[in-house]
Amino acid sequence: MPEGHTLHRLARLHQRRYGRAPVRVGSPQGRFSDGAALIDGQVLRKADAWGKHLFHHYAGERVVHIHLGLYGTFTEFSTVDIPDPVGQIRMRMVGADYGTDLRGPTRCEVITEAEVPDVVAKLGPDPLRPDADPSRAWNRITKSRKSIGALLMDQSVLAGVGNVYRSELLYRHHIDPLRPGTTISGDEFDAMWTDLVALMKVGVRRGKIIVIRTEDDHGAPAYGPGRPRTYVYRRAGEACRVCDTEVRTTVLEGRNLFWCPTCQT
DNA sequence: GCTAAATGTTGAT
DNA sequence: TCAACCTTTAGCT
Repeated sequence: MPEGHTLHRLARLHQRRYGRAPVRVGSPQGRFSDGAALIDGQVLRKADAWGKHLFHHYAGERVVHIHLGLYGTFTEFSTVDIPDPVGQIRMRMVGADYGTDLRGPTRCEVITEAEVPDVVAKLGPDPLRPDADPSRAWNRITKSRKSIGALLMDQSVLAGVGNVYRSELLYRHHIDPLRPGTTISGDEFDAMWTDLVALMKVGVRRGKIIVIRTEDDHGAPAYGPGRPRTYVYRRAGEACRVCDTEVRTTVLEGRNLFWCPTCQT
């Protein structure tokens, strides 16, 4: 579910479903009642994402700021048959033809347009945004002695990369996750950024993380029905798809990292 | 049917 | 460093 591609996909969907029209907003669970009251019935001007943050811009300078966290989800329903609220629904939006329920977010709050830049200021460049400036990420990485595996997860370095893209990107570029940022060359970074932009666009389009795409990708089998989508993520102890070495795992920055010690040196 | 872990972040200790 | 958030799913029985 939620790495950056998920949020961009949701922004695109919400824009299409609810954009430029009044939306009914409520909080069946109650924890977002005050916020919902501020925007209920207003026009949603635009839905937008930056990294893992989602913004619903309403008329009247109000913005709903959402972060899904680890298990936040949106589920959609048709307004032909509006379901009774089930479980803990933080926010329910109802438009003309579709509605959606938000459950389990880390953050769901109403802020002002003027506060949006404060949120974005804490985030590095987002590979999915056309205006992204990769040199901001490069400047952080090349000056840091922290490992590249840790830096990729830092949202102030790169916005939108999560635990799956981290492991998979490093695998695709034959980079040992424990190498310090200072040892990453400009060419290596440029190649990773370019790849990340392409991989995350696939993620938005397909709604899932697919990093094995063609047969010439490291000799692994091409993606297709029933074919694997990743090289190393959650494959600890299994054979590397390319060299047969056992995939290893360790905890880095509080999350499980996966890599092939032979392919990534 | 039950348990553990999960694509993430925040705030307390 | 760890609990909390509170849902879904994978893997077992």
